[in-house]
Amino acid sequence: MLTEKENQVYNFIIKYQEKHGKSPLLREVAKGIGISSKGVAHRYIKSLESNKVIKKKTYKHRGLLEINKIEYVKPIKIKGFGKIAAGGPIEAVPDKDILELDHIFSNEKCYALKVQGDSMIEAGINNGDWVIVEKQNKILKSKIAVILIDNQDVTLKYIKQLNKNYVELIPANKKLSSTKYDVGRISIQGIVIGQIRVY
Amino acid sequence: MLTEKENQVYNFIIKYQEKHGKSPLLREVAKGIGISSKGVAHRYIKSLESNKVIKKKTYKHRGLLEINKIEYVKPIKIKGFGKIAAGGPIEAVPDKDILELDHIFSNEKCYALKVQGDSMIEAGINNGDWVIVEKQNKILKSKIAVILIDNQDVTLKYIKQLNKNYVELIPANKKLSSTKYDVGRISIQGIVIGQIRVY
DNA sequence: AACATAAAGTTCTCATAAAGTTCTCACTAA
DNA sequence: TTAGTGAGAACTTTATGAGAACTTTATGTT
Repeated sequence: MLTEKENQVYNFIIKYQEKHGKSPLLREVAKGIGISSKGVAHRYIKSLESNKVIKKKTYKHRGLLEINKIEYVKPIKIKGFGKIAAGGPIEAVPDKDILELDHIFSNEKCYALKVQGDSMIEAGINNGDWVIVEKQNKILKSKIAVILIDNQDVTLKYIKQLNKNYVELIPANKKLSSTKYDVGRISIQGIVIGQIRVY
Repeated sequence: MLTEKENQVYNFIIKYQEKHGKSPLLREVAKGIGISSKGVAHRYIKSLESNKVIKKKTYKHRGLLEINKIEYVKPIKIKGFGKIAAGGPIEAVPDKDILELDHIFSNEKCYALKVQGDSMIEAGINNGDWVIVEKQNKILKSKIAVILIDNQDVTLKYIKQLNKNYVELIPANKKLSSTKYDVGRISIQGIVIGQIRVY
């Protein structure tokens, strides 16, 4: 989290770069945020760097502050080289299917959660997997939801509205059983729209 | 269980964060619940923290109160592809866990395949999933390999070297059985290092 | 290319206001 | 009596600013 002044510095740098096509000097940054010490300006910049908001090259003059824009606009498409059969024999026919991940990675409403536990294992969500969640609070049938219980516990379950006052949380694991909750106790944080596993 | 005042403090913090995008100061919290002592506000916040409803960083100004509604799952950032997480009630352990995808998406040796069939379903790989494959041709124990059979069929299996001349391809599906192949007939295309599912 | 010099970046100490923390005392209601 | 609540003083730490002293870069001259 940035402090107010750090934010001021950050915004100044962005604007300066847009306007001049190059990065400001330290004393320009200082003046830009209404102080006189370039040492202080430098301290803010170091802080922004440790917050991974900008990058810079040590001792390099001017252009030395470089915004790390990579993380905001990288297009993510992965070409599929073909379908693979995880079953019997296969057709190694190349397919033009494209793994479209833009939505998942660029949507502001999305965040990722690391799954702990195996209540959804039969839905193919294992312990340690990452799920991509899109914020929303409606009950959608046959969607996996991220549910907050009693403002304390978060869990991943199928959710079903039983009646006006009760919902049922359904795990995808035969060893576990469904649970009924008063709607007042639960709050839907989002639904799972993607999943990533790193071996 | 929270007391009435604790609940009031909690709700104020949530609303403040939603409205201002940052956490309130202690004196703002105090004013928000109709008292004048920031010491008391602090006491409530400590209480909320011990109830695991929020978290905070000691002595840090403002943004220092951070909601922690997550226990079983953690919010994260996806390195190289922008912040996920952020905002809302799920900003718990920021930066603590990072979903590192650079390797998967930037490595020249990697490609993606779409899975057809369910021979690996017990390993959590479902029909329709994408697997990220890293090219390599060695037999690695307990790794899922992409195997080309008779220069025709590609399949996803665990692979085990039986002896000099034979390997065994082992599916992760009780309904299917392992198959033995002459090493001359198979060629390892790569191993699965990641997996993506889009709902 | 080597050198000299100015200018930019870096590091540091000192200082102060404001925010967070801890504490004691006090009141009220179950 | 005890738990919940409130006020506020005293203390600790952070956020911020100034500026001196140092290191490195940029650039012009020889």
